Amino acid sequence: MGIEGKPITVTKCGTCGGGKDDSSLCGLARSGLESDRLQRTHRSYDIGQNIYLEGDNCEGVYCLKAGLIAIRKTDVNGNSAVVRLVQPGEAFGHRSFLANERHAGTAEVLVKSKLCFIPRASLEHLLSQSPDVAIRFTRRVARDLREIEELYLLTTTQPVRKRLAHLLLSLKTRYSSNESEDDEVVIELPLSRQELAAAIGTRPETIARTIKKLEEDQLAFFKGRQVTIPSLDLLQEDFEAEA
Amino acid sequence: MGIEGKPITVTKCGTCGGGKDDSSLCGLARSGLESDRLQRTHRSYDIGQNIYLEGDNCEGVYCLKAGLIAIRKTDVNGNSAVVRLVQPGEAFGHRSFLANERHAGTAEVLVKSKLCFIPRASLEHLLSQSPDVAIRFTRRVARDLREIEELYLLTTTQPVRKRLAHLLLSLKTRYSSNESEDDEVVIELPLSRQELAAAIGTRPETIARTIKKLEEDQLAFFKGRQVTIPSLDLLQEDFEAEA
DNA sequence: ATAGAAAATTGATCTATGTCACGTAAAACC
DNA sequence: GGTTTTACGTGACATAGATCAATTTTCTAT
Repeated sequence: MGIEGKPITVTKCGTCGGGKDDSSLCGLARSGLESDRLQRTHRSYDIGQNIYLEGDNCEGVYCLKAGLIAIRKTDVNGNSAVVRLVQPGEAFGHRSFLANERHAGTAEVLVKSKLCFIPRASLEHLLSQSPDVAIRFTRRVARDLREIEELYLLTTTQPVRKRLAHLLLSLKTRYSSNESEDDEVVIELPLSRQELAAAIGTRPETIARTIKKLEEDQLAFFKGRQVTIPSLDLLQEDFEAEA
Repeated sequence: MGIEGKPITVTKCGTCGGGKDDSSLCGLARSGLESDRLQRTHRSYDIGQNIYLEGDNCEGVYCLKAGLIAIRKTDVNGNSAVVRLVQPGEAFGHRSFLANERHAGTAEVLVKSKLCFIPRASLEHLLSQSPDVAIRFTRRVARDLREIEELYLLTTTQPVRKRLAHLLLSLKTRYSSNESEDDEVVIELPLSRQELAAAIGTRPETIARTIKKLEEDQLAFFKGRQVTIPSLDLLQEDFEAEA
């Protein structure tokens, strides 16, 4: 499955980059006074490492600074599904922390990542002190819940083509480079074809074929990990199309 | 879709039946002193009514006393999926309340139901007063999140037959009547075939055929809504079987 | 640079499930 | 109680996607 990850650098976290919205752990925890008391360590992980495994005790909560993480769930027969992609600025591991349960999925590093880690004791302390931070955490999970309900609906009702289009559109924001005068966009995919397949609940072969169809329809062109989308509008339109 | 539901009886809630675990709202809110301050009203709803609709403002949180509720999400094209079945003792509507969002799904009454309702202001007050109740609510959503992740995995990786077996096994606890000396069980299904189909993300025709296969394999026998399972172990085994 | 391993693509099937159509049974309604 | 819906079952068929096997391409590591 992969190698158990280990921290490469351990330094004190000065200011955490991200915005102040509740997707970011730092946004969640930021609250003037408290943020000093919070123990935080920065860590780096390489591709293929696992930050934690399904079934592990939850030692704390993570916030992704850079890179890309997949949360994957596996059943007894070895079937698995990527339940969530964690993009920079987002927290992960907080579900288990809040539920007071073991981790329900494995956190896999898809792209060399930097993250900060807050040990559970420290965060527990913070939450007990500042109710408003606790409320923000609660909101975070409640929104996570809505998001996966949406993913569930998408996956059970839409064909692979639409799900792939949807994924591309969701990666666009963070991974698109040059957006020229028309709405052409070039995305540098942070995922392999295998990971693409896992992320939308299908097989690599099907991804290859679906890519070919998208190219035939001039909606997107794939060269390795570089995806050129001639018109975001057209792709969006295709995604939204009836039936 | 159905008729907007309206309360039939409105009385003060004395003691709420359920256990004290966190699945029950009353379990969640129960905390000696506070439970008196809590405004609660009992209501009854008939089959086909909707307790709230997707997009409605969240006016409060519900706890199901008796009956069965389905939470259904619908997309712009009218595709829908039942995201959760709410069984007696469980809370619903709390996600929207905690996220401070509009309802993300419609609550449909599948079986004549009794429930109690706590208006949001009253619950907000309670939560601000007693942090431990707030923590229990947070745990509740965090667990809901794990549960739907599990459903997502099940649905994306397992065929209809297994998903149906799984649903039967999960209904067993509450709806089985006589369990004889061997482990034969008779379940009185609280769902129609259509609802069965929606609950596991398939079509009524497929349900009919899957039922026939289960009967051929002597795993379960369906007469209307009455399901006879000769051996729970065999059904469980079939559900867990490789590939 | 070269060899070996892993990933991606492609073609050829196979199959589960969706769709459509029709008949029957059950339930709702007057 | 009879009529009109609505649900259910079943057959025939269509198809998206899985699976299997064979190449080819791309990475990795020496």
